[in-house]
Amino acid sequence: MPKTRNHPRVSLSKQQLILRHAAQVFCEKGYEGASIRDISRSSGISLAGMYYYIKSKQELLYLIQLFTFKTIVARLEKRLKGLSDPVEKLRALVQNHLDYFLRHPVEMKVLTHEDEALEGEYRKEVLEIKRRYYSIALGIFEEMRKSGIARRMNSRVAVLSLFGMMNWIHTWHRPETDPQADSLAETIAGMFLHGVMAEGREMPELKPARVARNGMEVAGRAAG
Amino acid sequence: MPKTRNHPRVSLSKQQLILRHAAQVFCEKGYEGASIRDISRSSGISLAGMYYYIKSKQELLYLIQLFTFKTIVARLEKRLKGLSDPVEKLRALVQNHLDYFLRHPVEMKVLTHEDEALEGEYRKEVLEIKRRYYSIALGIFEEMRKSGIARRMNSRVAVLSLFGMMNWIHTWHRPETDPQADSLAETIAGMFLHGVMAEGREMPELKPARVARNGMEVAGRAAG
DNA sequence: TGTATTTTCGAACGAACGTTCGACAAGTAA
DNA sequence: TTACTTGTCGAACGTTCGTTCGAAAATACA
Repeated sequence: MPKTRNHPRVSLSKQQLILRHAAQVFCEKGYEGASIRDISRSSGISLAGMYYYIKSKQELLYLIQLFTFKTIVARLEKRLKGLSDPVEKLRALVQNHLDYFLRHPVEMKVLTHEDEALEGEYRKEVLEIKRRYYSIALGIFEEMRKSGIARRMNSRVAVLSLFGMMNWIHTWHRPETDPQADSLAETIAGMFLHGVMAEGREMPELKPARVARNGMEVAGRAAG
Repeated sequence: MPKTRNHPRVSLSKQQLILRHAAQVFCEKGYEGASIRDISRSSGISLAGMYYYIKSKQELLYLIQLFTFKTIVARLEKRLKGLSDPVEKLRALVQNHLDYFLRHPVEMKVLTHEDEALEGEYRKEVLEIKRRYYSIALGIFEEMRKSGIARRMNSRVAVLSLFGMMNWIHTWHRPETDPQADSLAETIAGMFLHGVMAEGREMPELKPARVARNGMEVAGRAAG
């Protein structure tokens, strides 16, 4: 005898609901500044009830960071599959990062801002994915170096500066007035590519086959 | 009857000593994660004794951030006085920022990482200096735009990306293996300048008059 | 010397913290 | 019905938090 819809709209598991609210609260007050009581109040689940779905406060942060990182890396690897030109790969990385960044600003801030809050095994696991992500970027840059597109410079500094440009965005970006992901990705990828380009070299524009997908803002005009 | 040296080495005020230890503890555990007891233990002053020198935990953070910001802005303004070329000004800004950054990594991490921890009047005052700092950088970039050195692009995004590159350093820089301030400043200033440079334009090298002060690392070699 | 001022701190305050426990309601299967 | 599982939560545990208070100790000045 199935009752007709006892639960109005519980399409996603309660744990995911908790994770969403936890990310919001961590984003606003920081991991240490946030209390389980805050998250309990925000998600509408009693304080004790929280512990039916999560093991500890640390695990909350861990799950948020793990899921966010895994998603962004998985999407990147998918995007990179079809590409061979390192410049296109780098553009894809920036586009992917900023696209996710601006679509999930809360989770991304928790990921970048609370990267020292985890301890022990939790920390190690997240660090492992982070390293994988970094080494993908470093690999792309090394390709650019080998093919002579990028000039000779400290690859580590170059790549981490790129991450700096991207991850710093959460400190200043206002969605109402600042450029959106596509435009932002082009500006930053453009800055980086021109920035590391070997002297006397022309930066190749986007391949004709893919040229349709971007537009607006930011002059590409070749000043004379 | 002066006792011969009752205090072995107390050349700096106790409040400054507290501030130094506070910065260290805030750096390691974050503002919310750090307790006054931690700072008390670290500085060797009793818990209650702390409150003879400081009004509250918030004031501790405020004084650290205020002093750090004021120092870095004051030094920058001094450096900029003798310069007129915007490219040189920008190099000076990066050099100044990274020089202070790597000489005072603890304070700079507290400055950049705990920028949302302050509240009320404290927050407003620090924000004001931060805005002044940003507007100096933006002004320099606008000069570069007007003189045709930088290409047409979103100035805000460009300048904040530069700050991103610089402020992100605290998340990855290891003094033992990574480049020091001078070299790092050149790499990053170079990346930024090439990154925003108008197409078809040669980036001017450092003026001959000032050329002696920098060296090593990073190819300036004008390929061609 | 004695008196006033500055500096130090043990002890405690109330509040908030992360986490646990046991009770209890609701749903399922016999 | 009974027995068992799943979900929920009020109440409390012990600990730590920022801050205060009053009394000592140290110093300075007469």
